[in-house]
Amino acid sequence: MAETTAHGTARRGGREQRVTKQRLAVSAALDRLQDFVSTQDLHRLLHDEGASVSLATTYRILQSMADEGLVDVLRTDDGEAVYRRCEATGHHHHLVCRRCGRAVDIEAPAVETWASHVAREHGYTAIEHTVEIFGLCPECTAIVAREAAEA
Amino acid sequence: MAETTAHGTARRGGREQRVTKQRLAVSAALDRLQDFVSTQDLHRLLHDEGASVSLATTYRILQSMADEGLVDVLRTDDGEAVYRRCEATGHHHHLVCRRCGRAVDIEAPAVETWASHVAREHGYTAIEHTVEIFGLCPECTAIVAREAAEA
DNA sequence: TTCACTGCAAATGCTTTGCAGCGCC
DNA sequence: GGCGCTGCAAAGCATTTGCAGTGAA
Repeated sequence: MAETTAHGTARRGGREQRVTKQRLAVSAALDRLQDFVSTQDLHRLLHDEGASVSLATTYRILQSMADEGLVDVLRTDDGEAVYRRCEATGHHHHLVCRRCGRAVDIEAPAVETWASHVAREHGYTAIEHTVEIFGLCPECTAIVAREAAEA
Repeated sequence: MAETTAHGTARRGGREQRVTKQRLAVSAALDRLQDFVSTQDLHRLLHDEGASVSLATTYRILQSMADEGLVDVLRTDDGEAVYRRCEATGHHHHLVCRRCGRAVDIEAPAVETWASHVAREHGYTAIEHTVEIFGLCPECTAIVAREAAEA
């Protein structure tokens, strides 16, 4: 569906993609973060550091980057979309901290084959799957433990 | 968090749960369906067959049933919550038709151990995970194929 | 100059909530 | 009878969109 050129500049169906300061700001922020962030959070972040990107534009840019496969999208428990630029380029999964959003890329070939095997077994076609692991990262584990001790 | 009695009647933290005709209607509808449905869809369904359950109540009942573990909850790609009564009672996953919502319960002990192993390896704690497989069920595969042929 | 990109604000659509009346236990 | 449950309508929120101005190529 979406193609990406060697330099990260992307195009969709031949339509050009202009390099604006808003797009650069969003891209830079994503590079700097190693966490999954919601559009609202990212917009607040950009706004706080003085970048002029409107909320609507943040939504548009993030959505377009997701379409182009430049960022990974996830849904939090309450249905909010969160985005993250990943090292891994192809299909992969994540181990995500549910407190701070920090994530680790996970490859799991065995799970892939298992999924397609199970699906085919039941006659399902056009298979896709989602596998995400949520937990508390080491740091957040410590913080939560400390808070529990104080209480 | 939530406990369930032997007869499906449930209680939370000692607070009682009354058996109303709305709750029975929702429960019956879920039993009849073998598919994941959104609150909006379920409400439309109930309304069309004459049951008098308001949308707000449908939301409240479904949410409470999810809290009690009486139904499984999933999020569609666009963040909408969908519910389903499952045969399997404990932790399990699903093979879901993305067109009609029909689902098959999946058990995958190997995936469970893999997930907790990976998480621990990275120092993550309080682990949970989601594994869902989406595709087209046999019937929908046929329908889609026919539509493609006609076009 | 052109046309994609932006900002702003209004509009969506799902979900939640306040409140008064109803009905299960 | 008491109190949880309902319905209705009014919020709440994340996300989308129409439109006119702006700026990248």
